[in-house]
Amino acid sequence: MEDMLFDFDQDDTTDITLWGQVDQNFQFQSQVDTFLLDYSTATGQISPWSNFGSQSMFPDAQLTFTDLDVQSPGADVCGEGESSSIDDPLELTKHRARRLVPHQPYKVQRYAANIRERKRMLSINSAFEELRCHVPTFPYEKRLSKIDTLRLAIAYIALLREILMSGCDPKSYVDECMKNGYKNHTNAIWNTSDLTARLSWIKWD
DNA sequence: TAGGCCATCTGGTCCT
DNA sequence: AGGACCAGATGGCCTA
Repeated sequence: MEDMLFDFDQDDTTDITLWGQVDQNFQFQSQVDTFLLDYSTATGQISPWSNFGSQSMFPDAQLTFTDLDVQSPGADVCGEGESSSIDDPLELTKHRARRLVPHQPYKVQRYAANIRERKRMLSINSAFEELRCHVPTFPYEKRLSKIDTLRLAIAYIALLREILMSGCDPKSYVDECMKNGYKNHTNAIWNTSDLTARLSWIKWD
């Protein structure tokens, strides 16, 4: 018997670029998921393998997923020294996808849940990206982590509220903070210099 | 090399 | 029942 591997990467173009990096894993994974979800939508099945042994989408294919019989999908992600034998990220993702395809009913449900969870996390991450665009950062600053994004946003909102309450001109308020120190009443991790220095880059007019 | 950050998988819980 | 949400576990990548 032989493992079956679907070639989803016929289009080699890399159309997902984030912070200067092309995430081939993400691209391939998205293709896999899109394929599976589209198929489930069209046929009512969660995956082409969900009716394993009867009306398979690929009736001639002999599928072997012996790894899954022994380990959970999560546990097998880096099983049997794969990380040392596969260097190419795209090949690694293909390898994982091949090994993660379930055929038992529970595993099919679990696999579908994993896809939904990934999509949910993607939506959360896109919200973080949006939030990063709204918090003050230095032009040369590296990408904020999620936790730093949240903390900076909290501090930023607190400062904006104080500016509103003060009725002062925003720029002069920030200048004053730079000179005298920002009287931060919140417990935000981001301190005076962190926030006001960033705000000094903002064009207020 | 250790630590931080992240993606992913997973099982439990809650909600519709 | 199935999906959404959540938190823990795990492993990979990157940087100081």
